[in-house]
Amino acid sequence: MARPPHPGRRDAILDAAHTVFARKGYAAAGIADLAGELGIGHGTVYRYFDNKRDVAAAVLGRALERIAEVVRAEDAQATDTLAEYRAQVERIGHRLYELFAADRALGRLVFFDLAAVDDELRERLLAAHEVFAGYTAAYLRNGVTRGFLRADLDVDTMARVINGMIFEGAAQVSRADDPGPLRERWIGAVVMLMFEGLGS
Amino acid sequence: MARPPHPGRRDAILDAAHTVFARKGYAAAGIADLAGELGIGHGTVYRYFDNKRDVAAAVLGRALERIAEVVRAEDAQATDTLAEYRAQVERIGHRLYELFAADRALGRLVFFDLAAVDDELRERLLAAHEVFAGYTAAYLRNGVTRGFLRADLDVDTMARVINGMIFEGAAQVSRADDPGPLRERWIGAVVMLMFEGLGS
Amino acid sequence: MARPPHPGRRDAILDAAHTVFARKGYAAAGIADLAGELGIGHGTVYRYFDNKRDVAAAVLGRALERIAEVVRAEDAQATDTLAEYRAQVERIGHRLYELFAADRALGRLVFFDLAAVDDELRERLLAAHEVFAGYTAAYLRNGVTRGFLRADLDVDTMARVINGMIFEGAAQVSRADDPGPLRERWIGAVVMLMFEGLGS
Amino acid sequence: MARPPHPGRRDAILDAAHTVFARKGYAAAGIADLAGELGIGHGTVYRYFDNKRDVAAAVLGRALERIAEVVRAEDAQATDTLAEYRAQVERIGHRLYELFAADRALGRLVFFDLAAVDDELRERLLAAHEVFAGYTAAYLRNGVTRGFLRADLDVDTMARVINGMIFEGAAQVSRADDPGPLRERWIGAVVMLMFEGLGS
DNA sequence: CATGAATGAGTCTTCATTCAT
DNA sequence: AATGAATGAAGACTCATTCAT
Repeated sequence: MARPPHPGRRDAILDAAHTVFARKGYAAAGIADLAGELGIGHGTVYRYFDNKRDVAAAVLGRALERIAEVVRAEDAQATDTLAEYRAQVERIGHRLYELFAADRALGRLVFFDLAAVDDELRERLLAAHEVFAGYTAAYLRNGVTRGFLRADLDVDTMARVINGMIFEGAAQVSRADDPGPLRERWIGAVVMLMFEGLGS
Repeated sequence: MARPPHPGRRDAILDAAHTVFARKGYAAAGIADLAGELGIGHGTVYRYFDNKRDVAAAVLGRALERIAEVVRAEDAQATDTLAEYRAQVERIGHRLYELFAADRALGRLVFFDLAAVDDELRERLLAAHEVFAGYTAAYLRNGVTRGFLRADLDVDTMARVINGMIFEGAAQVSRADDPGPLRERWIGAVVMLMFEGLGS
Repeated sequence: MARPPHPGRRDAILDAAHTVFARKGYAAAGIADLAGELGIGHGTVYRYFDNKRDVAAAVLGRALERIAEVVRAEDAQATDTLAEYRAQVERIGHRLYELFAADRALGRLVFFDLAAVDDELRERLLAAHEVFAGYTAAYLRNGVTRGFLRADLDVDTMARVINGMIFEGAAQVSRADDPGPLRERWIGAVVMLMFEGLGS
Repeated sequence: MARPPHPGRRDAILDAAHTVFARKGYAAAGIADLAGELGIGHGTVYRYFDNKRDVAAAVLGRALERIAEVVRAEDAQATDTLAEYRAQVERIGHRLYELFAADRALGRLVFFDLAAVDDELRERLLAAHEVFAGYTAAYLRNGVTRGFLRADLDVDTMARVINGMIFEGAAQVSRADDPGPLRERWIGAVVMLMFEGLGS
């Protein structure tokens, strides 16, 4: 493990890696590509990271943290009614939309590239899924406790199902040519399914 | 007369690749691993495929076709009532469960490994997502036409949202230590969300 | 060494090799290319030849024999005067011209490709050069003996020098787009140099 | 600051390739042989050349340049008499002798190995032949203009015929066990043919 | 600290050759 | 005798990593 002698350099490398891994894919991207993106010598990367996989791990960590921030921005305990929960879901949806629309590389990394790097990174990604499922479950459990969600919910499973919808939306946003129109349509569909139902 | 091309040899290689790619990941798996798995010379692989990527492409094609078979097994036009549609969703869910529970490698390939091989393979995977979304949309459109689904559905978006739930379930099944318990819980949650709603 | 079970098959393979080696070069041409040219299985080649190099050796042998035939067509002892020798040189020149103009592959094989196959083939080619030098030397020696060539000729060296001119001409013919015009110009130049001199 | 690119390293590789290609032949020589000859890692070769063929192309370029230097050392316009031209031919002959006698590999590369590498390399070699023919033609044309060579010379054809003699001599020198005796015999024969004639 | 020249392990891929049919 | 499926030795080439400067 290297110390970061040049302040900000480590983050700059991660920024470059974020971009380059998303552009070429992890396997096809070389350390020289990262360094070239920054105009630094490729040996320098090894002063901040042990190896290429270590760079990918840090990129993944940062990416997941940015997603986690969105999820943590709301308080699961703070809702008393279905309407409040619905508003909360909409807010989270909009923030995720902003995140993935503003950084198109993010989705490609999280949904495609980094899971294939190696077993351990895939496990980390899956562990994050579990964490996110835990957050969603907390909302559901709160709703059940407060009585505005049905008592017979399989909270853990439903949390994963709901997250599946949400991340599918994020993936769509990530690869859409123009993600603008997706903003309302995607959130609208999720909210309709969760709070209104499909039936006529 | 020379020996005929070994019948089924191509499929055997694809079977081995399916297993090995899922076990080690595409990048870490070598052609020699595939051949070793079968006890054949690795040059033999090149009699059936142009190169390693070509093997992966064929593995993906087969995997997607197996999923597509499940989706095609039902007829979107065949439902007149919400109850019938619900039953259909349950049947599809069960078949997908069987598929992914019986072949644990399938999910890993489709959800993790093969999308990272190549831009073109990723596009193929995404195109398949579109096809599957088209199927789901057909069910929804039928429901709207027959009047048992609400008229203001954004059919295309909702189809993708629903598929997101379903494939998230498949991914769960693929990596669960014991997928058995997931069978009813996952399908139950999806069906509850689609047909009953979360609210109390 | 294989027996030739199918009459003419061995020669057909050599014809194909002659063409294909000249077209693609020895290294780039595969046994499968030879067989493909003939529409036979490539394993069949091995019933007539031990290996690829053996095919090249036979191709070279045939090529050299065809050149030797031209050289042997004249009798070194048959000339009594400088004019007769000059006529002989012209006849040989025309026959070589016919040979290399009619078979464009011949020159490429003999002057470019086959010498690079391996040491032994190169030695064989050089040995043939020696044989051809021996023929030319015989003419010269005859001329010296009969008194119509200068007595102080270094017969062996001059024979090689003369052959150098002649084979350079053959090489030109082999690669000219239209060898027609070369016929008289090349032979004319050789004959002028040998029998008339450059000086004014 | 990192180590500078090893000065002369590129040339050292070309020297090694010159030797090794001439010793084993281009096809049989591996990049590892070149590197081994120098005691460097074989990856290093690829820092200076794109691929094996590229090395051969550079070896050929250097070889042809060394021959061209000899040819360019004389000035075609500088001769006024047949005797001066004869002296010039003798000087060029001696310099070529020195070149090919001092570097036995040169002839093998230029006359045997490198022409078989590739169509493009063969073309380059032939183009060099044309250039050399152009030089010789310039001498001849000068002689015709000045009146000491016969006016009816087919200058271009004669240039190629003469070069054929000269390069045949160089080839002899390259492969002679002891090239020493060839020095005077070869040049003597060429000069006798060009300036004295065969006739008695 | 930064650099990039050097390294060589690791892999894909080719294709001459074998041999069961 | 003919075939072409199978084989695996061989080698070109890449690129993550090291380390002298």
